[in-house]
Parts: sequence; structure tokens; C-alpha cells
Amino acid sequence: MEWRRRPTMEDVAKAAGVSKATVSRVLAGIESGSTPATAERVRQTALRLGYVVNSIAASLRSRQSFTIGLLLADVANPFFGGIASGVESRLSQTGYSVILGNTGNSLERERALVRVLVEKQIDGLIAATSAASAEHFHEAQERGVQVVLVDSDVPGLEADTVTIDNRATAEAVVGHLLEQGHRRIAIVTGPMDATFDRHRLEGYRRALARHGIAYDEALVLRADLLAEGGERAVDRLLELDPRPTALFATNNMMTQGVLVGLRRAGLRIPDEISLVGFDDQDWYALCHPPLSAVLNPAYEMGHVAADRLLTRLAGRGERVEQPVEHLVLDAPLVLRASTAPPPQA
Amino acid sequence: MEWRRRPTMEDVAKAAGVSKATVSRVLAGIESGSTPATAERVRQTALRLGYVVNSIAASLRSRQSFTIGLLLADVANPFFGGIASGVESRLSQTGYSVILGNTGNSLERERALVRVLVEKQIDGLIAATSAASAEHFHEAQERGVQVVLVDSDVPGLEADTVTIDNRATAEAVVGHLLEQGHRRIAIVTGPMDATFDRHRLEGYRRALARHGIAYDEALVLRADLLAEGGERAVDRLLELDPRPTALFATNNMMTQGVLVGLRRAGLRIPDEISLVGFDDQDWYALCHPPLSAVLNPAYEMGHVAADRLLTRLAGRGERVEQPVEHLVLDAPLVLRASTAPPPQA
DNA sequence: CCGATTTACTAAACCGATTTCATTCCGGAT
DNA sequence: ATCCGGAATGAAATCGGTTTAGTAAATCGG
Repeated sequence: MEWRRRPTMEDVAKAAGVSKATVSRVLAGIESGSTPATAERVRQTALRLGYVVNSIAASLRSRQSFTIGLLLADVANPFFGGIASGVESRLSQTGYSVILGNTGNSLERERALVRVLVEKQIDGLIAATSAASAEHFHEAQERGVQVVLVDSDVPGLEADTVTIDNRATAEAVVGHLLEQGHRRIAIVTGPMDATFDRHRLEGYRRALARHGIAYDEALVLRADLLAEGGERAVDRLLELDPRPTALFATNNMMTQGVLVGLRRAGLRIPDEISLVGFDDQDWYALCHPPLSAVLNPAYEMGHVAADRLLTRLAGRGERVEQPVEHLVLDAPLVLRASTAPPPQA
Repeated sequence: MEWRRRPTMEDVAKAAGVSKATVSRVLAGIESGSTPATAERVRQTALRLGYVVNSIAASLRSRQSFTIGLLLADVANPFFGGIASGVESRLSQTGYSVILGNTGNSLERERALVRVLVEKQIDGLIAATSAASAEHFHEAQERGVQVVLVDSDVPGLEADTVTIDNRATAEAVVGHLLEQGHRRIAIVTGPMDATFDRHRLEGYRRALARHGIAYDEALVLRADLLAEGGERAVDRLLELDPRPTALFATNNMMTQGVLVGLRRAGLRIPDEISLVGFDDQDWYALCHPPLSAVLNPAYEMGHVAADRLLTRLAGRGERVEQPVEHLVLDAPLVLRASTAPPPQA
């Protein structure tokens, strides 16, 4: 056999003339329990043999995997990419790894992913999906997994959340449009499964109400959170009579789709129709005209969520259960040039 | 104690009146070795007790983690998001999980990540980074990890790669510009650590050579692969005399930065300067003017890489070592409206 | 109907670490 | 000289599965 087995802790122990227990202690960085001299000798032999710990074995015994699950609706969407980036940066600082799961907005896939993650003994779970169901998260919690929700809340689930104030934000957007004189404002929403979706609509209604404008069901264009849906929403908008003078698209993909649809329809922004998007992206500034949108702090949300999870993990085994926290971040409306007073009829 | 321990395979075995071995076989879906009746009884009791396997324990013994590592330069960048999406979709079909690592183009971080991944006993590793070094990958391979490189190749490393033909693609871009009559064409490149970067420049040179145009060092604007760098590259471009009439930005971030810089400088595209970008994004079509760019098939590359990795993993333990493969995907140039013949001086 | 397989199944070893508990060793207090 | 407490260390149990080796019973061919 010309292929050498990779050295285990046992090998290091033998080579250093100590027991596995000592090697374990030294390599885990436990100060007490060994002479500086012994510690150094162990470290040297480990290095010399090219020893690398097997975290799988370590996790089995210690019941900690130092791994968390990250569930996203769509990694390819830069908004979720931002969340992933924030989560990863905070967690890997502390030696945690993140297992990525892409749900594609399928509850079935989401459930399957949670199950696999639980089997893999994750310590925590961060989810940014629009799952309307709580049970699979519940099951994870029952098996000792700490759950933190990002971007959306799941009714009936006792878990930390990191979100923006979707109601207030949407209200501000629509308020801005109203102040410019718009009276018929359409909104493109998702399927209303997620709270962010529902809350954005609520904010829209609230703004209208505050300005004494009747809520018109026909002006809410329900779509699918994807570009395709945004584009088709524009088609429906064109059939409205009188045609709305302003439009609020409630996520980045639909904003993009709306832009495509509007361009195809030949509607000039903001002369013929005002538009406010969501999930601000750098390229919004490069559109013609530069697009106003809500800046949804994806990276920060991910970072904060990871941070919350870490402190929760650190506080395990405490006498008192930590109460759940609902963190709310700022989501400013960045105004560029896609809104203007409505055209004179 | 009001808190019940989660059931183990032992518990299921006892409850079903069989041995652990039988439970293991049944749940692993091994047909032979148990009566359909026994199998069913085991499955039922497992379900009744709410049993969930501990993959950590399984992995320890079986020496397979069904987990692969995915190293990306920047998850927040939609190009890498696309790769991640492709990888995840292919792998999770087969029950594999993916651990995400963000290198942020730091070799040091990349090394640290590889180490952690190896410790976590990943079965394979897919990397889409611009690491110039091979040693950490080498070390992973020595420890039995199958490595597949995406988007870039690492000299001195014996590993499968999935890329596009960067030379030919760049050559086509510059050829297109030359055919329109441009003679002074600038190129914005990265730091030249990665092969994709170097090959794109080579393609540029080749196109020039083929058209009998001298290569001018001053026209290659070396940047950092980020938007910031693209923007500053434009500043340097403006100082060139005579000013180039066309510009080729070699990745999505720099393309975006160039767009910002050009807008700030007030240069009209394509009247005053032609521009071709890279890593086509949907929003390129929404710019003013719609931007021509190379479509880099991120999702597909990820998918193919994952596929390659899977077949490699499946073929482990075979007598003959599988030879490395270098898969090359198509990267079409999508022409929109950002190029035109150079302005008459 | 008998020896030879084959099949269903179990007991026990094993994977490679962590953790518990016992032991040894030491200097200092009595 | 003796006793004591704490620090250093090691032996062995443990985590929860998979895998191997072995056994008893069922099946088969002639």
C-alpha cells in the first residue's frame, strides 16, 4: 500500500508521547491542563505530521457542528446575494460555516432543505424566504436549532427577526407620490405569502387613507416577485382606464420587469408615468431616467441576523431563555429622477 | 427532566424489535437484507418516534459527508450568485449540501476557508475565485477532496475546469469594434492574477494583431475587478491623447463602474465612445443606450461544474483514475446599442 | 432428503474526536 | 515528616451511526 493514511489525533498523541486527551486540550486552545512545554511539543508534532482535525468526529462528540444553515429564496438575485454576503462575513469571522439552501420560493423544497439541515446537525438557521408556513421551522427549533428570520416574518413562529419597517417604508413611497400630485397610483405586489409583501401593501393603503383617497382594488397588480411578473403587470396596467399616473414596484425583480414592460409599451418615465422601485441596486442610477427606489439593506440585514444568531448560540445553556428580538433596520427612499407630477390630462 | 432526548437509531431498533444494523439498512434504502414486512415495521416506528438520522455520525463512519465546498470571490456579485445557483440546484438534487465560502479576492481568506472545509470533510470543492496559488487546492486534493474550478484555471493544478473561451471571446469583442472602424481601443482589466483576466487581454491583443494594429500598453487600464476600479479607469482614459474611441470592460462590476465614470464625464455612448461590457446582466438592456456585452453563462457553468464533480465522486474507488477534463462553454456576444463607428475627428 | 447456498438478521468493532474521572506529581502548609 | 490542594495527565467512556463477521434458518438442486 503506497497510500498513507491521514494522521489522526491518536498518531499525534503517540508521536508526541502524550495521550489523545492532552492533544485535544492543546489543540482546542485550552490553557489549563498542560505545561507550556507540552503544549508546544504537541503543536509541533501536529504540524510535523500534517495533522488536520476531523471536525465531523469533533462535532459528533461535542454536539456542536459550528455550522448554520442559510435558506434563501434565490441566490442569483443580488438582494439575497447581499444577505448571504452579510451572513457569511459575520459568521466566518467566528469559525462558523454556512450551508446554503436555495428554495426558489417552493415550500416543498424549503421543507426538504430544512430536514437535511437538521440531519446535518446545524447549530442555527437563518432564513430569507417567503415561506408562509411555520411548521418546518418549528420542527427545527424542537431539535435544538436556533432560528433567525430575515426580511420576512413567519406568523406563529417564535423566532428572532431582522427586517425593515415595510409598512412605513411603503407609506413613505406612496406619500411621496401623493405629494407630487398623483391620485391614481398602482402597486405591483407579490403573491402575498410573505409578510414583507403584505406589509408593503398595507403601507400603500395607509398612505392613501391618510390622504383621503379611496383604495381601488384594480390598482393592485398581483405578480410573482419575478421580472416576468413585473412585465406582465405593466400589460394589465395599460388596460386600466383612466391609466394610473404612478407605479410602485415592490421588489427588485419586479422593478426590473416593470422597466422592461414600460419600455416596450413606449411609456416615458416620468413624463407619462412615475415609477418607484424597491431593493435599490447600483444600476438603478444608470437607467434612463435614474430610478428612485427604496434601499433595502440586504448586507446589513444578513450581518445583523448572523450577529443575533451568534449571541443566541453563545447564550445557550443559560438558566433563563432569551426572549425573541425583532430588529428593524432603516430603509431609506433614495430619490433620483423617475418621479414627477402627473401629466396634465 | 421534562426534556426528552431525541431518539437515536438504537431507540428505533429497540422499539421495532430489531438491531441497529437492520434499522440502518432499511433507512438507507438497501433492498436486500430485510423482509418487506420488517422494513415496513422499521419505517413505521422511525416515523412514530419522530426519528431523524444524525448525518454527522453517519459521515464519521462512512467517510462521506455528502457535502461540498463552494468558494466564491463575491456572493453579492450576481455573476457569482448565478454560479452558486447553478451549483446548488444540481447538487441538492442528489442530496448533497453546499458550504459557502466568500473569499473577497483575498488569498489568505481563501486558504483559511479551504482549511476549514477540509476539516469539515467535504467530498468535493468547487471554486470560482481568482486565486493565483495552487498549493491550498493541492493540499485539499491530497486529503481526498475532488476539486473543480469554475471561470478560471489555476496553473500547476491538476483539476477539472469549467470555463468559457476567454481568448476567443475577447477577440470577438475587439474584432467587432475593429470592424466598426475603431483603431484606438482601450481595455479595462483586473489585476491579472486569474487566467480569465489574462486570457481576455490576450484575446484583445490577438484581435489587434490580426488587424495589424500595434499594441499600446497605455490602452490597457488595469483595475481591481470592482466598480470603483472601473470608474477610476475612466479617469485615466480621459487623460489619454488621442482619446480612445472604444472601450472594453472585462467584467460586470468594472462595466458598471465604467458606465458611472462615463456618465460623470459626460461622454455620450456610442456617439463619443463605444463600449462593450462583460458578464451580461438583464439590466444592461435597460441602460441608456442598451449596452452590448459578453454573456457569461454563470448558472450553466455552476451547473456543469456540479455535474462534473458528481460524476467524479461517483467514480471514486474505480481502478483507473479519471483524467481531468476542461469543459468550455459558449459565451455569445450580445449586441445592443452601445457601439457605433468612431466619431469623425 | 441432504449438503450447499442464500437470506435475514445480530453482535460487536469501528470511525476520530471530546469529555469524564481517576491518578500522579508537586510544592507548600502544618 | 506528613498531609493537602491543585495542576498535569491519561485511560476509558462516549457520541450515533455504518460496516464486518458470523449465525441460524430458509431455500435449492439433484
